[in-house]
Amino acid sequence: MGRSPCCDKNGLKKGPWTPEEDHKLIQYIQLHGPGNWRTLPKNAGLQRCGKSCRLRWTNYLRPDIKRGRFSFDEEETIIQLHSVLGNKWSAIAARLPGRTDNEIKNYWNTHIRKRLLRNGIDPVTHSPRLDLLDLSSLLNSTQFNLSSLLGLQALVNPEVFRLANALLASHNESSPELLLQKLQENNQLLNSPLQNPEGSEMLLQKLQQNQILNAQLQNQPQFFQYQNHQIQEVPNFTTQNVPCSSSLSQPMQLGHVEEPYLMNNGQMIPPLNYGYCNSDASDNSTFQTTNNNSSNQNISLDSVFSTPSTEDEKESYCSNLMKFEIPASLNFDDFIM
DNA sequence: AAATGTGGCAACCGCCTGCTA
DNA sequence: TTAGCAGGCGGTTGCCACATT
Repeated sequence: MGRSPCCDKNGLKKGPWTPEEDHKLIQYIQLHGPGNWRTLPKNAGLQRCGKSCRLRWTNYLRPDIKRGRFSFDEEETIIQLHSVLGNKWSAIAARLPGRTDNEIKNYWNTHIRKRLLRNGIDPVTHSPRLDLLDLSSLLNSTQFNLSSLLGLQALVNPEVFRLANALLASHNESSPELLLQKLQENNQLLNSPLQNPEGSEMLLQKLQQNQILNAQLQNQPQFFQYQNHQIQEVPNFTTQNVPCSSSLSQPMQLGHVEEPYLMNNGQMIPPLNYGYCNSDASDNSTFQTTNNNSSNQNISLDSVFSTPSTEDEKESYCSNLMKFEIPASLNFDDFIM
């Protein structure tokens, strides 16, 4: 059936709301309460569509709306919830008191999304994307070294780091073309929508192929080279031991899969697509490192990089969310020149 | 100082869902 | 069962302020 317009649009005003209109709407809702949006504009003396009134009220005029910058905690919550819920902005907003879906959506698109991309994270799947780091140019370069990777982004996702490492190994040894092809397949897989036209069986098959590829990558000897320094063999990075405050751990998620909420001390915890840590200010700039002997070692970023400004702190926030493990055998002194 | 580019955000559009008669 | 409707949602647009050239 055809859907009739919510109201007669002839003669109705569009565009930004004036203070007078806001006043009329607020007064009417204070008297009669929200609802009946179709009849509300007429009763309130507004030349507006009912939808427009509802949107104005829910997104801007509602008294319980929180204004101003998003806090670190809010930002972290949004990222975590988005990894589980996807673009369900209303569902995300329901877990952030005082924030509207529209506000969260805008904030995601203008701030968080870009930040994730800069960190080599696909903002749709929350999975690492090597192509975001322009690895083809790295592969084509005869002298790929860690500095170029660090130059792109000092704080990259662990899976990106690991895959880049494996790529280097393969580049030194045999067939980079094959690996590049596999990585492209990997990225296609990561980008494929939930309703994959190839069907779930094909999707599963691709996932298995991908797991095999990852296993092959992890079994290869791993080398890093930094400028003219000695090549160091380093253990494989893993994602299994990333969580900080939660006992929850999962391997990397491939593609977008609906996951149930997990509860931890009454707190909802999303699946971990990459390493999440609590936004505890006390460990804001701390890398957690692990070698194969499971001896953990914390390295303060303050001792590695320059003291962050306020804006830098903000910028590094997502990096903190993507806290990852660095093998203890990696010598950070080599990185500071 | 003017022109142009860019980012942020409020608002709109069209589709979907659930309720009701 | 179905048509009509209200409300909700996500994607997109367009305006405005600020930055850059």
